[in-house]
Order: sequence, then C-alpha cells, then structure tokens
Amino acid sequence: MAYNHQQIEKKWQDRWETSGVFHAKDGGEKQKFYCLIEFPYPSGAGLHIGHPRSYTALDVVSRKRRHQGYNVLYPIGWDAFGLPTENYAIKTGRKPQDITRENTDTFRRQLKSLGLSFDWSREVNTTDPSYYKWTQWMFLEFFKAGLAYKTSQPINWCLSCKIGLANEEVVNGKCERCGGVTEKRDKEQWMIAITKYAERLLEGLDTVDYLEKIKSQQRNWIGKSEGAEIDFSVPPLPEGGLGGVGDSIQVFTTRPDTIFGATFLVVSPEVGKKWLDVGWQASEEVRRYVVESLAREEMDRTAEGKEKTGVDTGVVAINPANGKQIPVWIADYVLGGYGTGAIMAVPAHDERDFEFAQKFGLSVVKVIEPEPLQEIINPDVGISHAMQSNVKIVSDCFIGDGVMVNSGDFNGMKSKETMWAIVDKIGARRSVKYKLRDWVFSRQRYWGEPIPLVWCENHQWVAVPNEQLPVVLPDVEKYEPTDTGESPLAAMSDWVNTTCPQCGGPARRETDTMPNWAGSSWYFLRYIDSHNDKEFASRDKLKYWMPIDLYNGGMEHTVLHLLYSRFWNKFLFDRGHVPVSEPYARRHSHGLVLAEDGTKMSKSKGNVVNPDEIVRDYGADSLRMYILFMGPFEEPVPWSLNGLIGVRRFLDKVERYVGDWREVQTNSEVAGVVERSLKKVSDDIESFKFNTAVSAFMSLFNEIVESHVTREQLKKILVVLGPFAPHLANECWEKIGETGMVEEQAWPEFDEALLVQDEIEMGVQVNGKARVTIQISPTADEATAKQLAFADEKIQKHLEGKEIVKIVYVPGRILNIVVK
RNA sequence: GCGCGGGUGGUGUAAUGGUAGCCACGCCAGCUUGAGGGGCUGGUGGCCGUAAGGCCGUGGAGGUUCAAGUCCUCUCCCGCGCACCA
Repeated sequence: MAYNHQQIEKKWQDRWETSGVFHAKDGGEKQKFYCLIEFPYPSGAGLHIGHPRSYTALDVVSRKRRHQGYNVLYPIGWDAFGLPTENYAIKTGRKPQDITRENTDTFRRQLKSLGLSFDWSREVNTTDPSYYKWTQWMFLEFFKAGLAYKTSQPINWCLSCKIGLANEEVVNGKCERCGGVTEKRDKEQWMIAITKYAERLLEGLDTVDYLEKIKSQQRNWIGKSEGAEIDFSVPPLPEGGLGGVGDSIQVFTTRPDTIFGATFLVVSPEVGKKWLDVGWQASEEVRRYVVESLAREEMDRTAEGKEKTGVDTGVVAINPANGKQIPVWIADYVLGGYGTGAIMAVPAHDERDFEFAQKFGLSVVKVIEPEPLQEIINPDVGISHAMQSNVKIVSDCFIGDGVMVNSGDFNGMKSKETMWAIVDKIGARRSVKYKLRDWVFSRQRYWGEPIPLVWCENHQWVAVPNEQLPVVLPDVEKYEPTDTGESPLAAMSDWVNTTCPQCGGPARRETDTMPNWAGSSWYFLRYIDSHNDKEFASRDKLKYWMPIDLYNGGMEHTVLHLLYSRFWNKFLFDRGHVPVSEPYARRHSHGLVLAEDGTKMSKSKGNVVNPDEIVRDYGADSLRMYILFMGPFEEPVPWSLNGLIGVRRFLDKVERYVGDWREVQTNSEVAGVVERSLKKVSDDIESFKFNTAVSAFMSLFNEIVESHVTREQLKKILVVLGPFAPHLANECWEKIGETGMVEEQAWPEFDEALLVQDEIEMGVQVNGKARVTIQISPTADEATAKQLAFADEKIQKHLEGKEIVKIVYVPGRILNIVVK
C-alpha cells in the first residue's frame, strides 16, 4: 500500500480535536444546520460495520455544509439503557453502570478512528442522572397533563425476559428482543396517551420531508379508518334472561353503505365477557367459548389461515336499515381492542364475514353490484383490459364500490355516494378509529429511568417535586427480574419507602422503570444544550437549532422511535417547551450492510466484519469511501472486502497523483472534466447518491491521470474530496504546500461556462437502432448534424436504396433517421 | 390480503423517454527485477464471424412512441412493513 494510513489518520484526527473545528456555535451570523444520526446503543459487541454507513453519509453532508459556511451541529451520544446490558450484568454479576462505561469507551474510540466530524463536546448519555433527570421531568409533564395514567390491563408478557412489552414490541406473538413466547397478563402499567395525538401525528406528516415509504409506514401504523358507529337494537326476549347485553349493540363499520346486507352481528369474546360479568344468562356453550378464546394467546388467535370459530349467542338484533331480525354471534375474529369490539357482518361484501357465513350457514345478501362495464373502461387502455379486470368481479364476495341493490330507497345509487346518507337516515354517527394504541410505558426491570412517582394512601400517585429530581437509580444487589412481575427495585425497601411530598406521610416509590424509548424520544433536544443544569435546554438555543434539518437512521426505527419522538416533541410543543411541532424537517433511512453472502451479519454465523480491523488494515478513508460506494444508500447491500480494496486502490492512486503532481499554469483540456465531475459530486451529496458521487471521483482521476492540473484545480478537487476521505485530502493539501486545513476552505463555485461541453459524442440511429456516433456541438443545428451523419460510410450503407421518411433530431441527444 | 420498494453482465451497480451496462469487483492477456490480494496497459453482456460487421439483449406478455430499462395495461418473482383493524 502506497501511503501509511495509520500515521496520517492519527495526525489529522489529533489536529481536528485540538483545533475544535467541528464544534458548533450556539448562534452567530452563520445559518444553522442541525444534522442528526440515531445515537447508538453501546452494545458489548462494539461498533457494527453498519453504523458507519449512516454516520459517514451524514458526515459528508455535515462537512459539505461547513464548507458552505453553515454553522453545523452534528452531535453524538449513547442510548445506553436497555436489556442486553442488564442481562450481561446479571450474567457477570457486574454493575450495568460499569459495563455501560466500558462499552461507551469502546464505541467512542471506534467512532473517533473513523474521522467523523462529531461535536464531541456535546456528548450525551441517557443513563447519566444529569440526563435522565430531564427524562423524568418530561414524564412528569405527561403525568401533570393527564396523559400518563396507570391502568390494569392485559399486557404482553415475555416469559423469558420477564418483562411487559408494548404492542409494538411483540412480533407475531413473539418478543421482539429475544424471540421468546409472550402471553397476556393483567398488570398495572403506566400508559401514555399517544392516541390523543393520532390525528396530529398523521397531519404532521404532510408538513415534513421524509422518504415516502417512511411516511406510509407511519400512516399504516396509526391506521386511521373513517366510518360510522351504528346501534343495533336488541328486543327483549319474552322469556327474559338477557340481562347484561343491554338494549342495543354498537358496531363500527367503514362500509355503512352495505348495511342492508348485514345478516348477522359478531361481537368479540371480550365484549361477551363483559356481558357475562354483568349478568347475562348465556348458554354453557357460549360461556365456554368466551373463556377459552380469551385464554388463548394472541398469536394463536390471529394466526393466518386459521379456521374461523364462533358460537351463536341466541340473542337477536334489529338491522336499523331494514328492520330485520338478525342473529348475534360471538367469534374471536372480531378483536376486542378495536372499534367497539363488535361488527355488523356483511358476508356478501367482506371476505372474513363471508368465510364465517359459509362455515356456519348464515345467509348472504348481495347489496352492491359492480359498476356497469362502460364505467370502468379506461380510454387509455381499451376495452380488452376492461374485460379482463371485470373477470375478477365475478366471485361470491365483492369488496369494491358499485351500484346499490336490495337496499330499499337506495337502490340504483352509487355505493360511494350513499355512505353518509345511509348513516344519517338510520341515525348512526360518523366515527373515526385508529389502530394506534396507548403506549405501555412501564417496565419491571432495573436498567431504566425510575418513574418519579410516589404512592401515598391519601393522595394516590404524587409526582416527585422537580427540585428532587433526578430520582437516582439505586445500587441493588441483584438485577434479576422477578416472576411476580415486580422490578428488582421493589426489593430495596430503603429506597422504596419514602414520604409523600404532599402530606409528609409514609409513601412508596413506583418501582417500575421506563422503556428505553424514553431517553431516545428527546435526546436531540439535549444535544442543543447538553450541559445545562437548569433546563433540559435553553429556550433561545432550542429556537436557534430546531428543527433538525436532516435526520438519518435505520428503517427498523421508522415506526416506533420516529413516532414516539414525534409525539414526545409535539407534546412538549403544546406545553410551550419547544419551539416547533415537528422535530425532523427531513428524514432519510439507510439500508443494512449485509454479510458477503447476502445474509444478515450475526455473531453466531461468524460473518461479522470488525470495523477496527478494516480501519487498521485499510484505513478509515477506505472504509468511509467504500461504504458510500457499495450501493444505493437506502438499499441493503452485501459487504465485499474486494470492493473495499478497490476503493483503497483508488485512494492510493489519488495519493500518487498528488505526489507526482507538477504545478502547471493552465490546463484547459481537463478544466471541463474537473468542473463537471466535482459538480456531479456536489449534487449527488444533496440527493443522497453517494455511490455515484464516489464513482464520479474515480472517473475524474481516470481522466486526469495522464496530465497535471493547475493548483486551483487540484485544490478544488481536494476540497470536494475532503468530506469523503478527510485524512487523505488534508495530507495531500499539506503536501502541495497549502496551509491550514481542508475543513477551513470554502466549497467551490462551479463555472457555468466550463460545465457545458462544446463537443460531445452523439449517437446516430437508423430506425431507432444505434449505428454510429458523431462528434458534434450539443447546440449544433439539424443541418450540421445531418451533414455529419450522412458523411459517415456506415450510415450511407444503411440508407442505401431506402427512402428517408423522417428525421428526428434532438440537439445534444440523438439523431434518428427513419427510412422505408 | 393491504401498503411500500425492487427484478439490468459472473458480482455490487449506473443510465433528465435519446448510443444499455458509468464506476468498481472478478476474470483474461501483456508489460514491469520487485515474493506476502504490488503497479501499469489492453480486453471482458450473449450468439454468429478470422475480421469488418451483423443479430439478440434490462423477469414475462402486450401497448404508446421516430425512439422504452425508463411511460401505460396485464402478469410472474423477490425484499420490507402491516395484517381477522370490520
């Protein structure tokens, strides 16, 4: 290898550190740019090779912005609470605090070795009491606003982690962390009412610049449905015995237009349970069904392709649209936790209801016909495809919109247009439902922020006064979670027993801790003023820095973390604590770095790439540039050591080129190439096309390798190279006798005149087939182009004996000669 | 099932509707006294051909256009997310 990367990388990292060039200033003349990466969880495994993908990309943007004269904030910190550390503590009998310190030391060293331009003076750590003091303070804000509440409810309990999980943390009935089995348990849990913000979290998406797929995932998760709540009255049975059911059943539907086809009702086992609890005299069979289906695990109940089960309750209800009596069933395909927990079943127009009706022999009444054929003919496509698409419609269960039939006065009308008329006519109410649930906020574990509340018999839950924050996590003997579901803190009677801040009487501390989403929901605010011990951040600084101009992280966080932190910020905004409602103006996501074989890297498979070894053997600049070059930023891409070596060869070539460089006064031959290449790099950074930016550099050097460029040209090249390979760029800068650092230079301006090529190679086609190329000005007129083309022997041959029908000439693009 | 992305050489990939395959990896050949994935030059989509050249080629089938990887319709496959959410 041509240059000693270990030596030069150390040298420039030291200079950056001592000069403080990457420190952000809180204010001043310059325009601000807040650039954020998701702060890492400092695991014991050390930095993953995937981390630098995000960090380097935003480092490139940050560095470019500094060159452009922005005041850039590019901070870093540690999201250090969490289960792996706690489990490791249990296994080794060591303190999580000590483990965290070691891990963050490792991560810090590793990140510094990459030459990332973080402002290390603002480093934060969520497990630091001076940090979680404010996490606790914010929790109390939720509490004081009535958004944090404790409730007993069935929660997802992971049997192996011994921890309650949020709905979001359960994947197909398994624990997201350990993959273990979960079950439903009734537990007292702290909840935060994120559902109150559902609509605003949805609306806010229209005001921000996120990748479309991120927005759609968020929308999907919030899951807004517009429809109606309809009451189906229940006539009293002559024999009596209906107590508990009440005199009507409320259902939620998004298709009130299909109500004439509602041939039965289905209520969830949860609703059935509620009726039983208040005295419904149901049959033995019904009781058994309710008990058994409630006992079954979620996983089981919602498994795909599962045969539907259910039981006829004997209760009947009246369809308010046509007055018909219809049976009421209980079935577990209706979920207790969504809508009203009851539905009107329209088997003719809903697949699930159809399946159920088929199995139990319930009647099916069609109330919507597909639109007549003419209506769906697409003029651009022609009739044949309309015929094809019509074929789908011919099935037993039709889901789409169409024309009403069997619907009394509404017959013949379009279903879409009758929706709300029907709702009005039957006296139902418009209603909006969301899939989003409230946030389960307590964990029965040690390694998290203590929830700063105290239970007093007289005053119930009381907030710990602000001046007593933080409630510091006490040292405990044992970190093991308990089977009773209590946090290990519960055993610390000295800590648990306290006095009520309101009456001074005896009180007990809450022993649950917060989920580790808590600290990461607001860390971006702390970076703004990380040493402030009076506020989480000063008003003025928040106003200056927020919102975040660019945020990047993994796709795995685009639902939970992004939603929680947006919510958290909106809440703080409502309380007047932060200046903007949406924290992230622009959000990007990067793809995973896969192992060489295209699978996920994992320790057990032994295909993990260690960043330390790469930096040691090939240098940080090689790693940085390769990880940007390997593929499109958003896509998952397999790692390739050979690919990395290829980039290293390129850097060697750069170093050699600069070493051999002799200053020349002018070089107009390559001026255009230099200008256009660097312009492309500059543009590609803006559009996150780092892979083509790197390839533009490679092309550039391939073209200039034979010649010496001028000093100005070379300086430009090195400045633009700086964000990608900052150590080498600086080394070269120094080598050609320039003073200062590349970081201090302005981003180059690009000369319009040089960006335009005066002669290009243009394709000539005959009947759309490329035949030859001609050298021509991109602005040449048609006559010139024709003359050049017709002068070509090959073209002449292709035209021989043919009649020219048409000539299409697009200057700078193509000349197409159409012949017969 | 619904939503969002994708299918291009041996590989990673690139292409404002305008010469498909930039840039790399790998491979082949040659040069260099420089051994441990050293440097340089040239070649490298497939088929036919000594060559000149020709034909074919971006998952598949149609279509629009002077011109389609790109636009439209249908279809197959893959990845990610959500999922009995009424």
